[in-house]
Amino acid sequence: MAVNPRTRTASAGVKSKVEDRALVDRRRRQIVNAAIERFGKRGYHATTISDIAQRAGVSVGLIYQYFGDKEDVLFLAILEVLDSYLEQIPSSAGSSGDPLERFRAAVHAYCRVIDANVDATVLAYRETKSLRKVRRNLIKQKEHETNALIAACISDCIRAGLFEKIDIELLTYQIVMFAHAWALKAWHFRGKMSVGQYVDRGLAVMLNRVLTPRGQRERAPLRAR
Amino acid sequence: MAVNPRTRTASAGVKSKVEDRALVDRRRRQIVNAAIERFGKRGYHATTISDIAQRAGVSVGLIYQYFGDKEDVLFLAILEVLDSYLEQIPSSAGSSGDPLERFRAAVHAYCRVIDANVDATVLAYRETKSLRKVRRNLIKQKEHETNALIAACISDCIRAGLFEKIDIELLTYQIVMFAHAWALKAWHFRGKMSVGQYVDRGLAVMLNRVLTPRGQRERAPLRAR
Amino acid sequence: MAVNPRTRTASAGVKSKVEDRALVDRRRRQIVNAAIERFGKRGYHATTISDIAQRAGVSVGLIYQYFGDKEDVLFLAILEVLDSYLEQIPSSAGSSGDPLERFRAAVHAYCRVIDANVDATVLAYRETKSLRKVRRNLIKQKEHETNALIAACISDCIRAGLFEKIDIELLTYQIVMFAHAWALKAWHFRGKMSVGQYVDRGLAVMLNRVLTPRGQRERAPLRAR
Amino acid sequence: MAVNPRTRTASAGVKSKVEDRALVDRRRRQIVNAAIERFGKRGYHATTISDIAQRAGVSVGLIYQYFGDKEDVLFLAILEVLDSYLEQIPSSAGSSGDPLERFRAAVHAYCRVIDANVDATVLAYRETKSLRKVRRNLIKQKEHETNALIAACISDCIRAGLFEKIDIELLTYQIVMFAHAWALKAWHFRGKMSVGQYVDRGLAVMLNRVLTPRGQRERAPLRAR
DNA sequence: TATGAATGAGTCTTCATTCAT
DNA sequence: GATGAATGAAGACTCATTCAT
Repeated sequence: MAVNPRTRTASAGVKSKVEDRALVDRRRRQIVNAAIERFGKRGYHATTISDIAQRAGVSVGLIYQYFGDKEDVLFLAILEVLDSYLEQIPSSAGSSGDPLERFRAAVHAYCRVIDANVDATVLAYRETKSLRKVRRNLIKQKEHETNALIAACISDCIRAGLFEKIDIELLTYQIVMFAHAWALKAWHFRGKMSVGQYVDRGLAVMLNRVLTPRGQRERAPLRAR
Repeated sequence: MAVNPRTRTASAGVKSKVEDRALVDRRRRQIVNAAIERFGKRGYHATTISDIAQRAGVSVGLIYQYFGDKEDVLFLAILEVLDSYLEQIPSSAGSSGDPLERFRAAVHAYCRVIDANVDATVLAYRETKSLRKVRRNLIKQKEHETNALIAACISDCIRAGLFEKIDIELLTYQIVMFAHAWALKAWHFRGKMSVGQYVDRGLAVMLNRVLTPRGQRERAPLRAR
Repeated sequence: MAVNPRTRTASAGVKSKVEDRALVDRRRRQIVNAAIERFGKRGYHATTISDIAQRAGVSVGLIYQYFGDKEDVLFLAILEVLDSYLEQIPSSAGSSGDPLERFRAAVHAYCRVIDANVDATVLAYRETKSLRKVRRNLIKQKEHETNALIAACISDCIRAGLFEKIDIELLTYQIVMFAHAWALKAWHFRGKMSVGQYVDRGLAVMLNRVLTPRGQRERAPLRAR
Repeated sequence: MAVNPRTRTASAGVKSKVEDRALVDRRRRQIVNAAIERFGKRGYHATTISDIAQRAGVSVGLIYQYFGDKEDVLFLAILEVLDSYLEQIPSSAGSSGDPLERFRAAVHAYCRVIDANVDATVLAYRETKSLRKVRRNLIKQKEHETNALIAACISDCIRAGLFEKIDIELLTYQIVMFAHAWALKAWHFRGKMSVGQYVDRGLAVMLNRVLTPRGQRERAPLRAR
């Protein structure tokens, strides 16, 4: 996962022994990128600091100049992944005037970002629990922000009369899980279709009705609940 | 997670030093239950064999009488979780003659099972990667079987003219991810609604059309892709 | 330093992973004896757990079954040294009816114990500061108890009219430092004389007057302070 | 501990990468003072070069311009402490014509110096063993010189007929240990009395007889040893 | 000369696994 | 069959020392 040169999230409480802000940013990026790769491939616990150091082409000691401990590395790694979503989705989604177009573009962008970072996405799922609570909450907060991007697109479509007045919260999660599934179930989808096809097929299912008019009628009691 | 007295999946290559089949089953169940609880709560790597032994009320040595190594325990634990889905979904789903009713019941059952085993479900997500490939594949196989239960319900609905002829594969995954989301995003949904409400709201979104007729028309180019 | 088979000071808050009290005592004694030797010879920080394990003829892991961490080992080691004083002084001092005889015997015993454990004594001096405060205080408490043994002998001598009514506190510390000096200044005294001679010469200086009658008279202003 | 501007002991084999003698002296003094403070407070091993650098207000690298390694710093630190005794005792002891007065003044001076440098004194006790043998011997030599100051005072008193012809060596060590005890047992004496009172009470015990005439008679066999 | 970032050997500590009882 | 004490390999982390600037 290529990391944007700009430091997106402030160190978020991770202490460095080096002062020089620019150097800290550069080194952290270098290390975090190596960590994302290793954590993504082998998991947090199975990856050693020495693995990361080797991958990053630095010494073990260096890592401890820029991170307090291994958990710090995981934390910034996950943060980095989520930040990259938050940044790339809007920028790839374009800004078409048509809300439906924007919605579709956003979902495509989301899934493309995930496609480019399957390991990293799985990492965020697997290892967030390895963080202490405060940090776990910060991560959830980030996820919320990403969700909000999608939710906004949905709202816009409703307001424009393109979407029915459906349950935004649920549809948002539907979309989010759909995007994540491309990473979480990569073993199933990869090879069968491209991301683009995946999204198209998914949107077709999600946006059109599944129930036939007949099914519709029988569905009544469900609504009554 | 209560484990069914019957051993559902043969030891699947896990070797035991004890002969007595019945004893092996009993002990393994005892240990696996403790393991699911511990792995679910603290993760695979953070849980020690000693933790599991204590929780199961047995000695450390005993575990090695019934399992070859720690990975074996994880393997049977995850298998157990998936087996319990495979067993409880059909049995709770009922066997209404109406396919739509059966579909709805199945989704409710699925989510209820997951609700009862949130930690275990997350466990399967987090730690499957810690298994060697052969076993990982066995796990995927199991998941396939669960998916097939859902897919069958969908097929039935289509055949009965209650569902449109939609993309079964995608809808199946939609449903599966929806069910898993109840565990994976527990921190979001828990407290906001009950499982029952979650399923009802979810089904409403999934089965009804999202696009308005106007949105429908604009959607055309999407199909063209 | 040979350690008495009886466990003298309860584990004092040091946690063991093994239950069997007798085994714990045996193992701790074995490890603490090795530690006293190594710490005494090379100092606390320069000694590795692996050193101690080797010297004790056990594995590194074993030490951590009986001690929480390295500091625990140091703590019990120092405690052991002080406990051995507290035990051996009275038992070697005899119980002559004559207070002066008992006093002399006690000082001889004290110095003989120290002579037998020079390294251990120096250890207690050097490394007590490496302990956390609570434990440092426990150590001081122990030292107080040893001092009390000497102070009691002095009191008895005064009560019996054999000693002048001098400053008990100061004389006690004089004696204690005298005994410790045999270890702390071993490089000076060793080889020049035996412990016995050291004590005799020391007592002669400490108990008899240094000032001549003429010096006495000039000393007056000092008293006036 | 304020260090005298004059470098008292030649570098004693400690190599510097810098030529300028005056600069070397100034830098070393600066660093050694910081080291004495840190070593005294936290011990040699627990103190890092970086700690010392910070305290001295210089960079880590600078220290290695003036010292070969960490042990060099410790060595010069301990030397500095002992040198400061050697210098301050005579200068504070005054030069009264009366030997007894000079003796008393010397003991007072000794204890006052130690009182001003309790941590440093304890440092010399704790960490001398961390030096290689050659240096340890140099340290002992220094201590000898200090002891000689006291011994000379005693000799003078004897020659002047103010002291009995007692065991000079033993009394010297008595005095030395008495002075050191003010640092080594600071936790006991501090708060109970001032240094001045400590010395007065100590001298009273050390110089006057402890044994009563009756005790004197019973003491006979002791002499016989 | 002075700096402080970089290095990596060395330590403590944990924990899966074994095996004598 | 069951126990739990013993083992030791492996990994996180520290810090003295170097060296390019």
